[in-house]
Amino acid sequence: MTHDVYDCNAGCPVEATLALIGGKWKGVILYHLLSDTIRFNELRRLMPDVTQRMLTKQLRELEADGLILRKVYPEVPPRVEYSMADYGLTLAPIITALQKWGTEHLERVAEEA
Amino acid sequence: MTHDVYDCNAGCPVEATLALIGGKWKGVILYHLLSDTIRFNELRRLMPDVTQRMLTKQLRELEADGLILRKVYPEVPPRVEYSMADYGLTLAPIITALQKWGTEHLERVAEEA
DNA sequence: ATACATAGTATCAAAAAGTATACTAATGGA
DNA sequence: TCCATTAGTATACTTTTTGATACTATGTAT
Repeated sequence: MTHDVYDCNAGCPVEATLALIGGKWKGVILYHLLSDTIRFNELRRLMPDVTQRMLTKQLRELEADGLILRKVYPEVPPRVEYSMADYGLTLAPIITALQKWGTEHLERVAEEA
Repeated sequence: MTHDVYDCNAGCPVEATLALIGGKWKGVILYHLLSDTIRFNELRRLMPDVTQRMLTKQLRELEADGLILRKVYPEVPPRVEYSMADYGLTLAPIITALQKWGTEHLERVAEEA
């Protein structure tokens, strides 16, 4: 997590939100889960640069914050599916806006170079 | 900065945006600057828990990314005013959305306790 | 019989981030 | 005359975060 105490006054809700979605790779994870239910190793393939340890950690935090769901199937080899929780879905407009702004930003940066 | 390389594929623009606004306290800084031009020490008073070094660092990064403006007046004692750059203003809807979601989230968390 | 796949955990080391503290200049006020 | 103010910077230190690596279980495929 970027930070988890918010003892400032005004404007702090902004940080409260960022504390939930601003962790390393949480944005992409949420973005992917918005369109699908995804298994752990599928996520790894979608984000090859994220180490397993990190991915697990971020997923568990997102779950602990009630944003995503983790469903374990009692099978071997194990199957664990991640999906958006209802609460996480309330973030959809924000994730989408971040994606849109980011796309334009990356284009702008590319043009500058 | 939380992280500054985005070598994933889809969904990465989300991270690109978060890389700019997700740094420690950047959200609050932007939130405050959305409503006003603010001097350095005024910002410190608005965010007493942020160390001077950190505040300087975040402000410089925001400036380097073109989101805010830094205007130095050649006076003694020094006067430096921070304000939103045009490019930063394009983030206004996102900052506002983060603020709104965060407010509701904090209420929800408070109710749970 | 052996290897691979799944979804992790444990441990240690390394790197990054953040904190505390002291320092600067020139001016205005008590 | 002495102190406070401004907007920082420099240094050293501590804490947190991240990475790399090895390890687990068991069922299916070769």
